[in-house]
Amino acid sequence: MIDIKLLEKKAEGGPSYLDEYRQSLLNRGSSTEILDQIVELNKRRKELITQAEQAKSRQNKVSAEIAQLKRNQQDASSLIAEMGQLAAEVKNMEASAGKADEEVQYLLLTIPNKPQADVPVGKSADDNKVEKAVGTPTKFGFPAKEHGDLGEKLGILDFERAGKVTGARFTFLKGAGARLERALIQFMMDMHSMKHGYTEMIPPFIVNSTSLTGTGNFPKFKEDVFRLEGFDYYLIPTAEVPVTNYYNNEILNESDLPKKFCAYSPCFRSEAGSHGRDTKGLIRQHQFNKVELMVFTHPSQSHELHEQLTTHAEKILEALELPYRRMLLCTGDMGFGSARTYDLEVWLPGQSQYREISSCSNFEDFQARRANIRFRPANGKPQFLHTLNGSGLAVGRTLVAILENFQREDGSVGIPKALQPYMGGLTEIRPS
RNA sequence: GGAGAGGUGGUAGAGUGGUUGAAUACACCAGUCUUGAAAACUGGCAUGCCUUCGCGGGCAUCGUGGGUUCGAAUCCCACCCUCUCCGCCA
Repeated sequence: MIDIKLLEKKAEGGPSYLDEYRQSLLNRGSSTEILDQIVELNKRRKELITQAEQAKSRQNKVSAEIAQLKRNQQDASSLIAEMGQLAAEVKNMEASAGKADEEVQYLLLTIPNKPQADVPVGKSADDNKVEKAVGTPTKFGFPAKEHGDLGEKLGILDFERAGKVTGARFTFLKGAGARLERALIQFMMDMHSMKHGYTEMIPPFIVNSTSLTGTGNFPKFKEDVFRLEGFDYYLIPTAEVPVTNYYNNEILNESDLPKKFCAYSPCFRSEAGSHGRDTKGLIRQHQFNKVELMVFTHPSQSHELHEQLTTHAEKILEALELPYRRMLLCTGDMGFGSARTYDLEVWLPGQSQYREISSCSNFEDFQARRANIRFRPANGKPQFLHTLNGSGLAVGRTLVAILENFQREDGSVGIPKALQPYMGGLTEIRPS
């Protein structure tokens, strides 16, 4: 959520915030009418509030007089009669002021964050900027297979039966496949908690709608999450939701910042609107495991810590010897709440392309304002902190990357050295 | 699921219809004292919104949402959460 007060500030010299924000909406490829709508509605909201408050002020004043009269055992019946009328009026005025307030609030919740100034302007993923590439794309002297084929032949992935048991976009991991997934989770959590200074967390996998509004998933992207019938409960699309809301409505001590968490959770996504995309294999499932990095930071440190967090995710890829590149997303490809996002893309020889395996974003105060998470500066009013998060990494896609990058001509798959201790010393997966 | 207790400021904890935004303590900040610190003493110390160039003024907030009343932290209703006992359960 953006600060509505900034929209009203007059420009001094440079472009006003309103103009800047209008431009940033255009850069994202969204329409800007909503801004004028908000400004207009807000004007009305203020008028109504002023009106209602004046009436209430009078009401309070007279009530005090009545109290005084009663204390002196004098007659107050005429004042009380008058107030009966005013009370009804106040109720109406409050109702319309409240409604206007809700309208403004709702509109504010539906507009995206403003990208940082140096984020490249662009329309689609094609306009993202390659920041760096690490490792060289794996090449084989034989035709590379896709992970789905490899996994089924090895007997470690079973899409077929998952379709029977649940439906499309689900999988059974089996034998060494299940073990590999488990090893990856353990490996990632260990690295982040022991080497990178994050406190580990296993959050609730179900959250309420307030939490989803706090992170920015609601109200705009309701259709992307699974709802539990009969409850205001939702399966989390990412651990970002419960972990960000861990501190909602709280004021943290400035000296306690930054707070760094790494969280394991399964993630559930309805994938509404992606019918026909990545229908084969593990790339786009309704359920997948992820280790998430999450930082609550002082605004002055958020940029630096965002770089650092991204590096922490990269360390996992490097330890697993997986070739990847870091992309700075352009305005048109960024997520709704983000001010700056790096995607890490891992090389998949089976598909001969890089695929997203991590997304690291700086939300600045966008989520903090929605979720009301503040810190108290040494000598001052509480202010919104900044939130950062990134995948460290998407576990399912990491498994994909290992299968494809460590495959051999005979269909067996090697295990990266760093992971072997987590696999009980297993060095390769062969058909069982 | 049944019975009971409770949710008040950063924390603990008073307050059962009328100057209660809320006693008190702790924490925190500033000052005095001190070589410095501690202690002691003095003062300050909620958040959001509306209004004002500013000083300031106003409104709201005692789990959430409704209701009663001229007036609600206080009374009524619903919901949420926490705790205790019983039942059930990994």
